[in-house]
Amino acid sequence: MGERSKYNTKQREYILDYLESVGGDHITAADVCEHFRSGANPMGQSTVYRQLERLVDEGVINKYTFDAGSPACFEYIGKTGHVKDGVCFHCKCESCGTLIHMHCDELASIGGHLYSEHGFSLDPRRTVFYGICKACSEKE
Amino acid sequence: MGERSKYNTKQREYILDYLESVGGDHITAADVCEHFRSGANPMGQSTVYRQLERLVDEGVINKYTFDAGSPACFEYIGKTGHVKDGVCFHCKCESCGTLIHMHCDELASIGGHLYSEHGFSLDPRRTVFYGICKACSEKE
DNA sequence: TTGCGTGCAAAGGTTTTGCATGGCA
DNA sequence: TGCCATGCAAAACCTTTGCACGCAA
Repeated sequence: MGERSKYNTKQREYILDYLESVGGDHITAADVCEHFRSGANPMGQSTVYRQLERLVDEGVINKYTFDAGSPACFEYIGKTGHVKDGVCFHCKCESCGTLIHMHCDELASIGGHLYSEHGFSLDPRRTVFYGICKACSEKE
Repeated sequence: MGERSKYNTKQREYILDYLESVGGDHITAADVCEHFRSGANPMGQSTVYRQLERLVDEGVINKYTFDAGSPACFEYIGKTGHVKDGVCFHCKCESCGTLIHMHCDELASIGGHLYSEHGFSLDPRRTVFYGICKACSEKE
């Protein structure tokens, strides 16, 4: 699940603490920068991007990419890489922009299907389903 | 499936012709710009972006977004919005970057599941499955 | 001491926008 | 003629990179 960081810097600890504190919420690199901008521990944006990239490699956080031009989202998993409720899928509403977390065995099974039938190893952490959410469907 | 274009300009026709000529291949906005750069019908890049956006709204072409920073891909569907072999899914290999077209009933069924069980209307034209393709799996 | 991490600034690439001009209906 | 589309340039946006300095081990 990627390389280990060799050094353990203050900045790395601060970012980890922040990610852990927001729990399962999705935050952007800009959110992290903003959080540390006026605090006691200011941090360069290069450091934020580089640490986030590293944490993704280590499997500590997930990264989700949506429309080009909109910032990537990061989500804390935990140092063990263990996700309690099994694989988590994400649905993004094209109308209101809401990101829905979904724990569903049937969805999880398509990973197996893709692999056995098409030889494709699905990465649920990167895959996002686009569509229209329930609330927006009922609105129109 | 979105608004109709009010005017029918030469540029619009040129872009449509080009999209149709490359068929199901995926091309970027930059590809379109490049194709018309040194030809007899030069075209501003704003026009390319604006027409592509409009054609997506009209349902004439599909747009796929991958990692932020990498360009979006466009794919011709046809003026009727009809796709011969049913819904087409896309898998993108995170290792080699290959984009795989996939026509699969089982995948199509997850759309129904998402709707009936989760109230989510999947948009297969925007959804991309990320993972590792067969060739790359066997390589390692 | 070694060399990785940080920070600043600048560049990179894609996409959007302001505004005057041109062209379709 | 009226209004939309075009084109150029510049901006906006997120992200990456070069380089010197600082800090962890």
